[in-house]
Amino acid sequence: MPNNQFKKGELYSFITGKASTAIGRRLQKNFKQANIEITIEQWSVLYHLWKVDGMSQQELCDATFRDKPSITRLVDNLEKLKLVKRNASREDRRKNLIVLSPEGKELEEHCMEVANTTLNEALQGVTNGQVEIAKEVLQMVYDNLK
Amino acid sequence: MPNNQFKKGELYSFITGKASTAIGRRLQKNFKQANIEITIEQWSVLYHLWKVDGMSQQELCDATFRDKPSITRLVDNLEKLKLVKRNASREDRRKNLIVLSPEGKELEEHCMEVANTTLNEALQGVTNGQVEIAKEVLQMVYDNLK
DNA sequence: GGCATATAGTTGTTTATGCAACTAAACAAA
DNA sequence: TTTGTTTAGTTGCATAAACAACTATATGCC
Repeated sequence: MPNNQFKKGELYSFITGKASTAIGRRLQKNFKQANIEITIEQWSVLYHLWKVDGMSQQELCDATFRDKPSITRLVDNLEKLKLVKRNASREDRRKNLIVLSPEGKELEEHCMEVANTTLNEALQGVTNGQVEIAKEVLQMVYDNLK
Repeated sequence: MPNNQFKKGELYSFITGKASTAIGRRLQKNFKQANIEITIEQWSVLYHLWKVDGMSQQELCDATFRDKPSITRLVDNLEKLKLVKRNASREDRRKNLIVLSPEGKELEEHCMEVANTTLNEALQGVTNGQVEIAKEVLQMVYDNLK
């Protein structure tokens, strides 16, 4: 039975995530304008390290909703940029603990400022009540599919 | 002034589009299970051609929110799969009109069934009223940033 | 007609994703 | 201790995105 909550064009927009694509592009653009030379994917890893430094790659997978090869390569690139370092774990030699360099730590304040600005741009004219419901729906969608 | 509608973790989810990523992955998985051997990006192009066959690449850019190189390569791959064909336009020799092959046309029904099923999976337990508001918010976000 | 500019599309480079196959270390059971 | 299984991470390959530089055609203006 076809779902008729969505007209054809809307179905497309919803499935392809037009809005979140737009937010990502704007964030990337805002980083560039602020002379922050990282990608939003790299930002998404740093974001979690700023909260808890020294996470393992597997923990970063879970936090960022990315698979292991993606994190391997994001960490590769962040290491090239000297923003993080892989430290072998003492307790479990299979694990790499990813720790921020001083340069990586320094980025936090500026990046989070830009992220908040971007979110404010995105949510112009949207009421708190609407945002709450949208967040709920998106969370339910995620829970339904995970 | 920082936006305090979002707690930290929520900000991350919203910006990175956790929900729409999950929908995309599920759609891809459902295509695979249905033995439909295309990517969701290829689907997004076919989707618009099923509505209006013979669009130019530029029109596909606008419809799919992708840039020109992306469409060039998606059309390349769709041509390799023999699902579409580039026809030079008579009126404007700069333009390629992208037309569906019989195989491309055949895919429509099955693909749209799978897309609708996927959307139903995603929206389990979400009321029509909530969906309406979420759609509005996402549209406003898109309009704010485009 | 001739020149500047805009539009349509392609190509090259870097970064990232998804999937499968792989290595190495840890753990569990006999 | 050895054997099998799970977990952590890496590598290879195909597809895709973002950006810049490019070619070719069309158009507007003098």
